Amino acid sequence: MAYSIEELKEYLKKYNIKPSTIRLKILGFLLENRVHPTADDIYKYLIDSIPTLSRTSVYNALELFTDKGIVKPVSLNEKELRYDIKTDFHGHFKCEICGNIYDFPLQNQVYSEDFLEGFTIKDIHINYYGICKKCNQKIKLNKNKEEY
Amino acid sequence: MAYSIEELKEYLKKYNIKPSTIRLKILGFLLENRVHPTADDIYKYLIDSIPTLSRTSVYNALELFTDKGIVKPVSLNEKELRYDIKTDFHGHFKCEICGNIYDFPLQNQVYSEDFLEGFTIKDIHINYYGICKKCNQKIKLNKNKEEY
DNA sequence: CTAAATGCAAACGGTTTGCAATGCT
DNA sequence: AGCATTGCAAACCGTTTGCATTTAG
Repeated sequence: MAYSIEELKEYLKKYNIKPSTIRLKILGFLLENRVHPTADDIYKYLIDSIPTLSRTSVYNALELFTDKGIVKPVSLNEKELRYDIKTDFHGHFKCEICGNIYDFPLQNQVYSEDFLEGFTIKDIHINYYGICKKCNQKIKLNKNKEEY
Repeated sequence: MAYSIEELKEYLKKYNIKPSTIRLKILGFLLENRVHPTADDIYKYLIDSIPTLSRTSVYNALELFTDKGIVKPVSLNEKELRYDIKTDFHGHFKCEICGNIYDFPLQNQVYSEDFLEGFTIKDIHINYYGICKKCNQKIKLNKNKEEY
């Protein structure tokens, strides 16, 4: 869960990115907290440890990470983009109540290829929306309370 | 392909929406041109026939349509939202070259339900990104030209 | 006459840009 | 010194908001 500076440097090196304090901290945050943060989430998290940090630098780093393929922007019908560290093919579930975003596994299968014959598929985003397990349980509990 | 005013009025009525000139024209546009337009696309299309039209009214109508369930906003990693008239469950393919958005059929099957046990799924967005057939063919043609 | 619908202008908020300041080798 | 990185302030742009005006029943 916790990554050493050396590991983070090594990680960036693999993607041909020069390490800098900001980049290492953003990468560390992304790796250790798989929360699909917005640029602002990252900014707010880092501002304590880098008081001079600017939002621009966060955007710069995220753009670089995106270009180099470390990170993937996802838009979940919100106005802000979120950033997902690249891992296995997976889907996203966004809870409309708590706002949490859950990853869930996907077999590497496409829905129907027939129509897309001749198309080059470079990326697939599978986004589910609804109510997560936890929030469903809370709803159930409140209903029970009301009954007494 | 072409809808009469009466048909459009009937359509709105089903969704409990009072017909107004703007709403009827937007609905007509959405039904007759399945291009997943942005609010601005719609505004630009209508401004000729309604010179006093404001963007606000387009947003108002789209918000109403969304609330009533006529239309579904989709965000395809762009800054603007697009609006999709609700039809069968289908996926979207966005071409990175021409920018066109293609619908493609999906069997109504979910990837892996196991993880999402206890979750309430209200909506599923399947977005593919890449190069469409037409653009692929153009690329091929250009390559052939270069060879001579 | 009343309520709904429309439109204008300003505000909002996430992101981008231009450029100056700073840091690194 | 020279180049990359960072940071500030302003611009940008899609969208929202407040409110005044117009329209429709």
